[in-house]
Amino acid sequence: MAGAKRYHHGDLRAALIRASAELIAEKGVEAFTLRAAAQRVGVSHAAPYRHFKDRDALLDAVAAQGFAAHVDSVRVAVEERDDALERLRAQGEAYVRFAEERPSHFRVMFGRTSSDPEAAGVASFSELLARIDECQEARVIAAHDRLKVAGVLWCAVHGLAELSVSGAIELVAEEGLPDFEKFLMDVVFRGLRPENAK
Amino acid sequence: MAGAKRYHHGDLRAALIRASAELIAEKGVEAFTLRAAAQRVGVSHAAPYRHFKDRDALLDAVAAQGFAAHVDSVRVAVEERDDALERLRAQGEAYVRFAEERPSHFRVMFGRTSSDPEAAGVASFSELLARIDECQEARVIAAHDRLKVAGVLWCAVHGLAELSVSGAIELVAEEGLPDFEKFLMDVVFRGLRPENAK
DNA sequence: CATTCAAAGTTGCTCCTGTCAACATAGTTG
DNA sequence: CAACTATGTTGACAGGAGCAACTTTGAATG
Repeated sequence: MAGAKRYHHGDLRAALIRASAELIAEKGVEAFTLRAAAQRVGVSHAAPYRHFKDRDALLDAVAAQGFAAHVDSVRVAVEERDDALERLRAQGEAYVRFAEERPSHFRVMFGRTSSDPEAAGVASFSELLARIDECQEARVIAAHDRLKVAGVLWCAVHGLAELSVSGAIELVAEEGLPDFEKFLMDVVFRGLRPENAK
Repeated sequence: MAGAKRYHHGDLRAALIRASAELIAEKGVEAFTLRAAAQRVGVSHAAPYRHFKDRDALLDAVAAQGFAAHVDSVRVAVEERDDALERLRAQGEAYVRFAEERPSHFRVMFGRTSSDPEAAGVASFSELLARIDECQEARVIAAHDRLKVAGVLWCAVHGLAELSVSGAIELVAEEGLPDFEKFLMDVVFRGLRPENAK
């Protein structure tokens, strides 16, 4: 098991990532500090350097772990559905839900330059492409370039997630986020329907 | 004039905001430091405290100034057009362009919890509502709740801006961002057209 | 099994930053 | 011109990143 305590110490690397994620979830990214993470795990302030080049590297790891969790939750949501369009919608909903439930984590994932957002985001992106292929085969989405279609959906969903995290969405979603989210999806899919293709 | 040097010193408050924005544009938000801003303006490290409660307050001011510039550029873009739909599109393009041209500034505006994104973003949002009203009057957008329509457009455009800033958009916009942006807008507007209204 | 090694931690700096308090200056006002 | 207040300056302190030297401890090797 990776989680079991080894030697004198534990599985520091994983423990630090978890502790950092907790700290960030509790008090926000700005409050996160290498020393606080170390203390929470019960090691000295310099211990993290044995596992991470610097503070930023730890944050990158937290982001990576976030992407993994993200992909997982998206995958689960999709597996519960059958209909191609439903699956695609479910994926979008899961994306937004993740951001809502763990805003700070979401920020770490997308809000920094240092990390390579691609390496991590790619998994979730190819998942999206798969959904789109399903929909195009089922003729519920017009035969546009799949990459572009993916981009449109990503923009819509990511924009919603981002605005939701920043609180700005409240200006718009008076009747609740789920309601607005449905409207957003409806509009986009309407714009992507074969019958409406230009 | 606000820019003129007063007394022994200058218009510190404004100078600090400008200097900070420059620093951020040059080296990123993480590199920004109160002391560096003070030094760039030529005052002592504690001088900023006469004008800002703390580091975060300065960043808030930078964000606010960003929102102002943002609204300006959007307004200019709109004034150059006549057609209602064109105006709305131009507004979206200006939004994205701002993010591309000043990514770090954009991050400061939307990437922090501390500030009140509403107070500042509201101006740009009401501008958006005005555009939508024009389009609905011209019957080029269906008669949905204007707030929701605004939300949809905001999500799409903001999502694009955000993904563009984080570099993730490159996965999608192989033929260039303008090309993709056009596609995105096309899809959304198609979904909002009266003829396609459900 | 004793010896050696290297990985993983610990302590103790140094430097940089944010922030505060005490002091200094210069326009302002009576 | 004297007292006042807004605006700056200096100096100090605390907290955090990062580095170096020292220490443990599980493993590997003979």
